[in-house]
Amino acid sequence: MTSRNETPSPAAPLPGGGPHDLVDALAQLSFLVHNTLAEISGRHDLSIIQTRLLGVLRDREPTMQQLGRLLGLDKSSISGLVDRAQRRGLVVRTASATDRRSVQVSITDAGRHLVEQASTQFAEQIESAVAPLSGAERRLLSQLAARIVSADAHHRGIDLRTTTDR
Amino acid sequence: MTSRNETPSPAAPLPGGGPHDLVDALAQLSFLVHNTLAEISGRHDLSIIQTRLLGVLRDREPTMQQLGRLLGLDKSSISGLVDRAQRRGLVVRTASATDRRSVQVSITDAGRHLVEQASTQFAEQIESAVAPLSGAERRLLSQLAARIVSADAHHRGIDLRTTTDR
DNA sequence: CCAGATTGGTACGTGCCACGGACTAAATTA
DNA sequence: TAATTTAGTCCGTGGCACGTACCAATCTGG
Repeated sequence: MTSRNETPSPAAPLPGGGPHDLVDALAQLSFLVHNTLAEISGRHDLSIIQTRLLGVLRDREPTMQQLGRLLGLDKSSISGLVDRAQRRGLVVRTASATDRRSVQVSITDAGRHLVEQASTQFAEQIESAVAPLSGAERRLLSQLAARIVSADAHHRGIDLRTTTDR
Repeated sequence: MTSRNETPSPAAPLPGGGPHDLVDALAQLSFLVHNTLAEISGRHDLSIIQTRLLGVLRDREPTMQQLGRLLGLDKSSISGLVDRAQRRGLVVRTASATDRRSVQVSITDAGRHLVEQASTQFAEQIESAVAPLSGAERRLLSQLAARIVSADAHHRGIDLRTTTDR
């Protein structure tokens, strides 16, 4: 299925050695992680978005709309995404019991198997990429990353509530 | 130009609170950075790959083939990519002086202007995302990220030389 | 020097992904 | 009950990525 992206070079967005070291390093690290995910997904003939779809469905049975919010996609994009996954037997659509307009999307055993393999391999690969760091450094990195992510989520939450009515 | 991706939720690939904290945190951080780049690119009607293309061309005038290596894409993908950028006046193709088969791709003033704006905004946004960390923590993070990236690059280099003949 | 291989690019067809708009059906509300 | 809102699909458009086929230029070995 046109697996794409194998090992793109980082292609430094900002070669300047100035105070942008951090931005550069984060950009490149982010590419590394992203490419790893793409590569692992490709091994299983999945795109990143398909992998994310299955990942989301591991512990949820959302409607199309909820799926759209979870993945940050338009509902019309979700339709096709689920179509393709369903065609491959990775997910199924079930009619909602409460709302006859709605559809509940759930993962099949095949899909679960796939995503479990993929996420295991992903974890392995990231862990090996991170192996050059000491245990203490890894813990530190984990913490720093988590703080950035959670601060960002906070921000967005506040922004959404104050700038829009949803 | 169908700007896509605005604020996808992270959609944690591995919700398990076990020893995968690091993998999770890195995955989410990577999504954050990636989405930031997508958002900034979208503001200028660029895709991530277009932005990377322009970024690469800021200090290079590669042939199509070199471009392919730099971006990790097939030459046939580069053709279309450069086509679209050229159509918008962001890059130009020039015949190579030395090899009449080759084409040299270079950025135009318009393209340079665009990518400079985008990369400035990207840096600003990343810096603001990272603001909750102290100066020392930011330096540390930068170092850790850089080490991972460079170790990975090393690996790839060695692997390529030992597993394939190029 | 020239025939055959190699290299650099393009063109075309396929498929995924993403969007917006138009549409249907069901649910909610007024 | 009529009007509106909500859930999902379908269609058209366009970017992105691939593989294949192809052409032109270059390089190689006789």
